[in-house]
Amino acid sequence: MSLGDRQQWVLKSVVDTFVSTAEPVGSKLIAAQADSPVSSATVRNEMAELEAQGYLEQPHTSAGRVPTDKGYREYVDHLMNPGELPDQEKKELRANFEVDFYEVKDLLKRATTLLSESTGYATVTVTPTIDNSYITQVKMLSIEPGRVLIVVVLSAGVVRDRVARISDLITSEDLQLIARTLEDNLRGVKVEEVTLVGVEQAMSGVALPDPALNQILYETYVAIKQADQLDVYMEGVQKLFIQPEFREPAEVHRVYNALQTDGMITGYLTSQNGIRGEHPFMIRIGQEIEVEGMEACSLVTTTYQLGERLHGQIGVIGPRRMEYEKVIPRITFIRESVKQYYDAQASDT
Amino acid sequence: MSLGDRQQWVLKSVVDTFVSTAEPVGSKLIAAQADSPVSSATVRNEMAELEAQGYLEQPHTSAGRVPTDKGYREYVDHLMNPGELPDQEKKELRANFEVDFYEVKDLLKRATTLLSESTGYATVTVTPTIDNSYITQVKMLSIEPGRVLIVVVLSAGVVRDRVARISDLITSEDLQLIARTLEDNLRGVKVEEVTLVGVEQAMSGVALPDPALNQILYETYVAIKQADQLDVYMEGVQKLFIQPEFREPAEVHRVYNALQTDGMITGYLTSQNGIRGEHPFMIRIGQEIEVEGMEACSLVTTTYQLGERLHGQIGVIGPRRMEYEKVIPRITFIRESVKQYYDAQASDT
DNA sequence: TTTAGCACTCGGGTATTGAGAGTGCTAATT
DNA sequence: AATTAGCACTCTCAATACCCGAGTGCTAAA
Repeated sequence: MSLGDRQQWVLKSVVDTFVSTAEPVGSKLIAAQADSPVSSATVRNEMAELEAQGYLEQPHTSAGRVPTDKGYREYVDHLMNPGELPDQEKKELRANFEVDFYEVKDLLKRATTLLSESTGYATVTVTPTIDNSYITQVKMLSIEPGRVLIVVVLSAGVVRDRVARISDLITSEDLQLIARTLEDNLRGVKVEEVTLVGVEQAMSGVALPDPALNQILYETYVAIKQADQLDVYMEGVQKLFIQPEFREPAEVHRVYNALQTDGMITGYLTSQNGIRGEHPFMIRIGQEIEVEGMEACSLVTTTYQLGERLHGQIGVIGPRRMEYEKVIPRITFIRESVKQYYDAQASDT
Repeated sequence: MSLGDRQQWVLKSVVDTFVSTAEPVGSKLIAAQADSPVSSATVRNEMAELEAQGYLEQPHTSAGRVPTDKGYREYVDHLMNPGELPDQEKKELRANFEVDFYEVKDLLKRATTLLSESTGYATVTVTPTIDNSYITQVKMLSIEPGRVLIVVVLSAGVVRDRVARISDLITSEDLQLIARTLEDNLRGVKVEEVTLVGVEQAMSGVALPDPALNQILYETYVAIKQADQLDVYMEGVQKLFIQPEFREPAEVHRVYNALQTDGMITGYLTSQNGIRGEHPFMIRIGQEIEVEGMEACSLVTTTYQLGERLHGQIGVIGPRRMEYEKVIPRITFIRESVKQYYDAQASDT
């Protein structure tokens, strides 16, 4: 059973008002709005109906109404219209983007910060993963006796390296041989298909002291696998804490715990991989976030794309009472900007 | 004017009690302690004297006393005896340390986490800087046309590298030449003395298209300077928020802001560089931390050493009412463990 | 179908009060 | 002279009672 036009209007008004005031909203307030065509009594009736259908609830009798998760859901799905970001703000954001960044992670950190400043909520970014990446080069550079820099180059020009400690029985020439052999045998192999055994097989037939060789193969394996490591950047978490819903320090503690728990957010964000429909966002409201401790929050996330192959997630964390209409255009703009700046850097020479 | 024995005893009792209860402590409570030789009236007199001298204060008349910053200072300087960490807990900590770590940063992250879990407070670690590091090698590895991996090896075997985008007019042979020339001219130069002009001078006389060369020199310069970049790891910040002193969300916000403000903590921790006296700790209490917003906190920091040349800071952040006697042995143990594990890894082959 | 009117409910603010903890001072005790 | 018991005093905090007002649901009129 769907909502009538007026019910939709009332629901939208309630959400809009509650979002900005954080106080339960009463029928008078809605009826007093400029564009209200009806009296408070009518609004009361509609509100009662909306409550019966589970879109609104009363904290207690004789208080105003507050949206439920279902109410917010209806709001974000059908009622709000996010609109465009004003040119003025676009300009400001661009101006703040335009600083030199040395690495992709600097770009992403900046995006995270800007999104947080622009929306006034906490933001979180997961570093990109690579679609179907495969190995293109394996190099080894002797640092000093017993230490080597292992460099693995993946498709799309992604480089992973690590300094490894190895037997100092292995000479610089040995390293060259090992690297070349590995490269010949591993070139084109997908990263997710690399196994330690696979690496070892690639080297079968090379005559070298066994424990020393195994060690260096293991280190190489680790270097390759490192590519899968995801980093997470968070910004503006403190902005959550001044929201009235977090008046209780215990609540702050719950949320902060949930946010800090390793992998919680990462796992959750990456799980939305591949959402690229008409609405490229995922909005999760309250209980819909199936993470212990996050019930009082909402999460607006989207997938950003860097070049052809890299993509990651960026999201906004706020109270359920989030200014969705404000967040959507901003996260969109940041998502697009990240791609633009990355692609620009990747193409200029 | 120094404190009498009994005053010291009273002050220590007050601090110990307040640390564990967070409630203003009254004379009765002190007098009721097992080893108390005196009556509450005597304690009252001593407390009045301690208050007059600024070691204690009353939140209000007819409340117990609470230590002032000065009181805590006296406590940590002269009254407490931290003792040794029980073998049982040492064993547990060691067991938790003994997981494979791939890189120094993994070791440090683990140390940060363990220290936080062990003490129950927030911890912060600054990645190590290098004493008098100088350049020993400069290598360049062509990744694909237009992209190069610049590797700079510093003394003590520290490696910094970065992928740079360069003109694709530069051939692999050019890179070899550039790298060799740079290495010859920069070898032995201290990192802090490297300037962009210096790098450019090192290359004067090499015939290459000018803008392309300048670009690669700039990138190399950046790679070298990157070595100075400090990372900060924090753990267990949420543990602060359940302390009774942070009942006010505004207070939570203040502290969190101070902690997140970029460079605040880093700068503060590194400023204690070179403290290596009899007491290798720095304890800063309340106002003594000259950071806006941290007045309600105490900071116990120490310098850890990795090998000969690397050192950084690790610290515990808690309320002023911190269990100093508990924190000191734990931070000591972690500091030593970090060194041990690092040195062990560095020496085993 | 909408709205005005009205009785009712209930949370939250304010004022009052009493209990209890703790103090400082004085006088008694060692 | 130092310590302690005793006591009056102060002040916070919790509990209680109270009232105000916002908001509701219902009914009857428009």
